[in-house]
Amino acid sequence: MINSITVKDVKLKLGVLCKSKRQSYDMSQEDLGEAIGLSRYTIQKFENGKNATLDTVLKIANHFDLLKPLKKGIDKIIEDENNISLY
Amino acid sequence: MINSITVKDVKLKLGVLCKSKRQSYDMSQEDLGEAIGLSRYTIQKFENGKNATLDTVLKIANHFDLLKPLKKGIDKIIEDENNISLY
DNA sequence: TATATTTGTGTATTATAATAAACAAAATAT
DNA sequence: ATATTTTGTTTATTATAATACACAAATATA
Repeated sequence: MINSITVKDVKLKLGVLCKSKRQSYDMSQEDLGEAIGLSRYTIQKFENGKNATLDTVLKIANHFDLLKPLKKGIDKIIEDENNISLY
Repeated sequence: MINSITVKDVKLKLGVLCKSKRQSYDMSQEDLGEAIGLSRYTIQKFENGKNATLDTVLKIANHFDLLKPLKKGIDKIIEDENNISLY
């Protein structure tokens, strides 16, 4: 597969999503950082695809109400794993 | 909402998912760490809900072929954001 | 255009995730 | 039951994410 998705791709995509969500809330990087107790620089780096901690990512996701969708995604993967042997 | 999902909940759930996936592949924590260039201790901590880096999480996800589903989830969120104004 | 705001980038410092090694406790296998 | 493997936990060290500045570049606003 020459067109497989990479870790780097996902990090970049997460950054873009953060930026998009943030702008839809009319917040600056400063605003977002302040709202969730992170520095603007941490937001800045994350939005540009740099590495971050899970806490940082989940705090951001939480602020944009994405924790429940994420949980559902995880649950779906767990379900898939349990049901694969039934076919 | 007294029953809202927390950052900690998601970290725990991700750890459980990692353990479940790993066991379905018949791998020890050592095996998994070795396979993706991480120490056993890093796997150990992640599976028990401790904080980790995005790189660590995505390397694990990648090893279990969860990067594409994750990408799709992100894309769905982006789509939802773009379409919300149409209703 | 000028002003204000936001974003990108740099440097130094601090906090903490990741590593490595060892050992005990649990779980599995023989 | 014993041996083997796996997991949980500790300590010390290293790598790096996060912070706090400052300042220039880019965007948006008046």
